[in-house]
Amino acid sequence: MSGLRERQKADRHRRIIEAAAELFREAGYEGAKIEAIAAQAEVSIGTIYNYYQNKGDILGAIVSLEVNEVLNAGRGVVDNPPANVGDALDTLVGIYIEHSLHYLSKEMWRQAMAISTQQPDSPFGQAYTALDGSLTEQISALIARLQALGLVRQDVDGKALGELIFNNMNMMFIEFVKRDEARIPELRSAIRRQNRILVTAIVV
Amino acid sequence: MSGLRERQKADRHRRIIEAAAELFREAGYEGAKIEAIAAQAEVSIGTIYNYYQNKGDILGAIVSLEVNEVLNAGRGVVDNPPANVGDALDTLVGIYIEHSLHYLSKEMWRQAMAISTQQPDSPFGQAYTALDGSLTEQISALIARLQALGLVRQDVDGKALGELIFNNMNMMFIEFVKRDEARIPELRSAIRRQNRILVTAIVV
DNA sequence: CTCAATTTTAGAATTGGTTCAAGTTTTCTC
DNA sequence: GAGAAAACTTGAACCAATTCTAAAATTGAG
Repeated sequence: MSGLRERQKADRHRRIIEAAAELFREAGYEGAKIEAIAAQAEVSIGTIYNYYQNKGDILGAIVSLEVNEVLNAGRGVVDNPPANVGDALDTLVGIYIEHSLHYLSKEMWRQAMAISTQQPDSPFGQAYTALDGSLTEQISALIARLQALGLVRQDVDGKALGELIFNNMNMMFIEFVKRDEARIPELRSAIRRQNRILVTAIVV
Repeated sequence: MSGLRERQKADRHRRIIEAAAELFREAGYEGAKIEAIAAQAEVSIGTIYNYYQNKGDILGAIVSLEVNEVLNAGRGVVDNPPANVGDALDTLVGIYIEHSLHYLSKEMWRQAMAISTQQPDSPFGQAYTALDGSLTEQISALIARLQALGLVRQDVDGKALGELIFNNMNMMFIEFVKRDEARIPELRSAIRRQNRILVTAIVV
């Protein structure tokens, strides 16, 4: 089943994503006109809408790639966490945050977040919510791992704690991308300060 | 300085907000055409753009009214909190959540949140961030009050704790408005469960 | 009352995302 | 390898927000 059509389709997908990623970064999300993306990808406007429901979904595809990389990177920390609860959390949070601005600009994040709340039932909206869920689960998995290692009390509600940590971090990240002048080190130390309260509550 | 002109201006503001609020609720944000809002408010399209920079700012003005009401309602709890830390938090959270859907539909919230992240520097974007800040401060004020009453440990970092609680609640609220079928009781109990972890960490 | 400044108005023009009817290309069948 | 069906591509047309323009209305000062 890998006829010409399949190959061309995959190739067009790739070209559209690459063109969009480049233009989004250069001109910003709004500045990157569909017409320009189509021209750069060497397809017609109609083809773009054949592949993606709307402009937001193109950005969504790019964001998904990015977040999946972050999830992969996080796996390393969960498998082999620092032997200190605070450091373990900080390391995982650090990976999420540092990675996140590697391919996506703050402006792209703002748009992506906005679209995911605006159209929660669109393909991207659902994918974004699922990605948030995966990140939350990964944090919960870290908690579980730390419990298994005897570093966190057994009676801690891991699921609720994972949600709490993710929700707080995510909200901080949202505020962070809203302010262009905000810097990563300050973001991380603010989150560390907030998590400290939790850490004291859960260490054995 | 309260000439006829001033009064008429205030009146047009009010008519625009009322018309928009009604149409947003009836037809949804996108469904409410500027033309229709103008007609219902008995002003011209140009006048609307003279009063508000764009459609989002109209929604922003409505949201601001709403959140300020919520802040007022919250003041009562801060001044006179239940004598149990968990209940105190739950009561305040409850007021925020229950009030929030009084005038604004979930769809209006989604749009408002999206716009505030999309355009953080617009008048509404800044106002929204400021409102979030006020809510956070109010939660911190409650913590301080509980400390003063001897219900919360003195060495607790009230500011960080307030942020943590607000960020988590806000994120939960965002997810809540993203799903039309989500219900308030479940939202509140999920937040209660998350806050329980914090409560155990901070009660004397 | 009159005039100048300000505001409102209607509507035309612009803009950019999205849709759609018509035309092409690829695949399948014999 | 010819013809038909299916899938895909195309770009012109559509729609609603926003901007712009020139005329009309309103107000406050003198």
